[in-house]
Amino acid sequence: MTDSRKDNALAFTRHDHADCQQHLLQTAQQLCAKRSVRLTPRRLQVLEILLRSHQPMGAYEVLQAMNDIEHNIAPPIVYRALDFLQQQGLVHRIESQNAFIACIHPGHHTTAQFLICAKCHRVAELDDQQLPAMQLAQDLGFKAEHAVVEINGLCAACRE
Amino acid sequence: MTDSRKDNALAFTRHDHADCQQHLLQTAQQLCAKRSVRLTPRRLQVLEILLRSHQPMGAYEVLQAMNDIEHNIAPPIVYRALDFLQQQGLVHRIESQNAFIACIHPGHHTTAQFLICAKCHRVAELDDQQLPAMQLAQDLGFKAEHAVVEINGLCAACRE
DNA sequence: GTCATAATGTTATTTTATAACATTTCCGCT
DNA sequence: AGCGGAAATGTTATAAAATAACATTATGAC
Repeated sequence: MTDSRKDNALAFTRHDHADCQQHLLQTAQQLCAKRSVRLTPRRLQVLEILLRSHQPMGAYEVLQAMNDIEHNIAPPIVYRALDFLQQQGLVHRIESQNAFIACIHPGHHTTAQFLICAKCHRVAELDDQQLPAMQLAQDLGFKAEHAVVEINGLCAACRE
Repeated sequence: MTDSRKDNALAFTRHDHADCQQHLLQTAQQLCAKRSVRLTPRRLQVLEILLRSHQPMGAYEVLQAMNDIEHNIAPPIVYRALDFLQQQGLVHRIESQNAFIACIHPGHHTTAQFLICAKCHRVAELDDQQLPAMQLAQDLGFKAEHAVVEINGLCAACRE
């Protein structure tokens, strides 16, 4: 198995989550600084909440997490932060679940592809996979902008 | 360009829609008969509505179309028919749009892949494309059940 | 025909997302 | 420092999408 495949497997294995959280937060800060966009406290808060989760979270779950600390947070606050984070490629939307997950490869602008476990609800983000449909799209004169690839099934641990 | 590629291009070209509607309805009837499942009037009605559309329709749009004929149709009626049609592979859900579209290759149980034009909102359904992420999934011990592939962009006609 | 099951109909509610507008914060500029 | 416009956040209300729970009707096996 190649290195990239090992890396891809990470999301379904135990590892030091606190470490990767810290690292990803730092990367996010750097990326936003480089792009001269503002990773404000609110946006950072939402990103942190998503990073703490091993699973995609619904917008209202994020909202709930925010309300646990500070009351009366309203939906637009969450949705706006999520919009920003998505634009910056720091968060992905899982379309088939109306949910959001922190990106584990921020900065890589390739199309994300996900393996979603129906049992434990963990998600593995695959990086840099080819998508033959892209080539076909181009042959048909279709200009692809954004691809959604979500594979639902059972992860190795949950198959037993 | 191979035959299958020509076929894939169909959704973005003009053709005799009435004919393909009829043909697909017939195929649906046959499939359901073979499987001993009931394509009831309600389910048929929903399928017909979707077949008439060149674009994915939201559940409430379908509902609206039904209410134009008969009043007081409630959402569960539509959702249940859509559920059935999806189970039978006669209708696909476009996850990134919370919308539904009639399948143009019913009976082929491969994972559907879509090219979605952001301007004209037409959708091309690609058949039988490989998905390398599937192989990777398998290598990771992940058992894939259902894949969502939706490529958003601009179709040839709308690029001009 | 009777009965169990499947399908449909009905009412109410939940979940997800956005519109519209008010207020505050940030940042370049003088 | 202070002004002014833009960006971000806060607030209120509502729209859009989906489902829960239960009542009624149709279907097909016996």
